[in-house]
Amino acid sequence: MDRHDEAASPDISSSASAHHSGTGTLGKVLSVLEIVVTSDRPLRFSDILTLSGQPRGTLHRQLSHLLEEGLLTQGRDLCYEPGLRLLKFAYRSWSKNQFRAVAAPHLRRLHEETGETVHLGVLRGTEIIYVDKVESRQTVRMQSQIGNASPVYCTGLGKAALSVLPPVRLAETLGQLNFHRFTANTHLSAASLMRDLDEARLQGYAFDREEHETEIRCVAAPIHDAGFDLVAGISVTGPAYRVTMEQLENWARLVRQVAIAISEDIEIRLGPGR
Amino acid sequence: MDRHDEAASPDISSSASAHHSGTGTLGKVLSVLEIVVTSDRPLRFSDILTLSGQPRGTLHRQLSHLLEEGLLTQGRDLCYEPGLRLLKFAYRSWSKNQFRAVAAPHLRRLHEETGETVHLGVLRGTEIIYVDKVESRQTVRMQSQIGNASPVYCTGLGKAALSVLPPVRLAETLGQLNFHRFTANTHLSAASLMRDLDEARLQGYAFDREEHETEIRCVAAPIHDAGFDLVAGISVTGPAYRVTMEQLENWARLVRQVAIAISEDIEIRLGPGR
DNA sequence: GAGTCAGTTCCGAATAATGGAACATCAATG
DNA sequence: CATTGATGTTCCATTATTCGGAACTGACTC
Repeated sequence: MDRHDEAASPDISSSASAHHSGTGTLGKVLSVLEIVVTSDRPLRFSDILTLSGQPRGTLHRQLSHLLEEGLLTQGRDLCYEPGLRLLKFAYRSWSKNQFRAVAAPHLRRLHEETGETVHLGVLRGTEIIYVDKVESRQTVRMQSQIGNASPVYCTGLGKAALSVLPPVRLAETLGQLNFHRFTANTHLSAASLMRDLDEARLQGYAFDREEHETEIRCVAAPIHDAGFDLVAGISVTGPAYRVTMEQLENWARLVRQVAIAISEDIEIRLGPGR
Repeated sequence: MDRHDEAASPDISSSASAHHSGTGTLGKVLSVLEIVVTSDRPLRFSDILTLSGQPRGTLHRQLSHLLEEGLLTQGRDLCYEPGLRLLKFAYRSWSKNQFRAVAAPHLRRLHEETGETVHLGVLRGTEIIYVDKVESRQTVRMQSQIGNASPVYCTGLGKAALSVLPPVRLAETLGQLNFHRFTANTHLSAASLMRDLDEARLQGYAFDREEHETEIRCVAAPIHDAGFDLVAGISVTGPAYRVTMEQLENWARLVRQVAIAISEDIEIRLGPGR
């Protein structure tokens, strides 16, 4: 249903070499894991070899360790695939996520008022990670895209989140962006993106005008805690044939209010400590 | 010291100290990660210190690395919580899981015939990990328990999976079990469990007679590939007031047939190679 | 102010990761 | 059927990382 993934080659290389410092061994192993997990097609040893740029011997050991730990599995014809332990980790992470729990009732309220799909997403680096969603007509397929990551620059959630970022962090983030065209409306430069962000900052909400998927629009509002450790957003999304831009404008204030309510709830419930 | 925490937690189990060899650094870091992720309540540094048995300095570095990599986050009052990167990994893993994709249409068929919730679960160590599910009336709460892990010894899926395991692996697995009472019917010894397994092996299906949750029953059948690299199962689950044991008996053959169909599909579609 | 507990930092010693090169396996090719 | 080439695996001396005890900080208690 969703075709959110980039086509072939655009940005794989960036994540591989980015981590060459800081976390030592762990970082290197994780970047290998990430290569396998984020790839579109199954990868064989040599694919990973070239993508990761590690020496043969090293890579081989890293992969064996990942296999042994259950983070990867080796399928038919020696292809490496993500392992089940990841799923287990993820379930626990999600179900114990405090932020999600606090926001959940607000999401439901927003869904009841609008009737359209509501998302909760958190900013992580240059991506928005979907943490929860409420939708009416649960399409039978894929239970949720929870955990899916979308680029900041072409989603309402992303733009909402960016719009409240302190200038330094915003600059950093913008600097790391790799623009890629998803639709005719996708922003392709920081400059063009900035215009939307300025608008969002003024109004308190942001739109996605079919910038990520054609025929899909949304309006989103930002959420953040006092220290900007948590920067997130909520959005109402709908198909273009049913949801006009005018309709979105009408929902905008509501979305913003709910976002503010969540922010307040966070500060109260998750302790003003710190 | 005191183990003031084990009281309330059902299935923390043994995995923490098990990995002390093989994967070197990675294994140790992962067991720390697992401690945090599988814990019921938020953990502070010293909690992890005692649970992991690592020296202070070491643990501190491991945690910093996990933080830096986004696998953990540090919430209010210095508590460690699972990080968002895990969710991202999980989404990719799940959506690209070949086995799940092949089985999906069969699950839907089974759901249409029975009208009750259908699960697909895979055996991993002493746990069953839920990989997919189809249910009619999406209860508003918790989108899915995909990725959730349940003990083998008290679920239909678990018993079905165990029943087809080659003797040596079965013995190994049974040896690692830590029995814990969930309901009045929960098996509490390998011996008592074995009786169910023998029955399941003969019939080709297994029951959960309210052994994990009261008022919840299910019937399950095993799936496995030729080399027993993949051992899994499907189940039909329902509330006791609506689903009698007699009803389950009637569904048993159907469940078994669908499981066999999936097994065949696996061998065909995922290559007899290897 | 003494005492305890939680978290952080330091540094020599121990250990695990590194990566080049040799080995193995299997197809396709001459 | 031997040759080539591409792929996956193993080995081992070197090197960089991790280890872990101990010492430091700071906060809170009695």
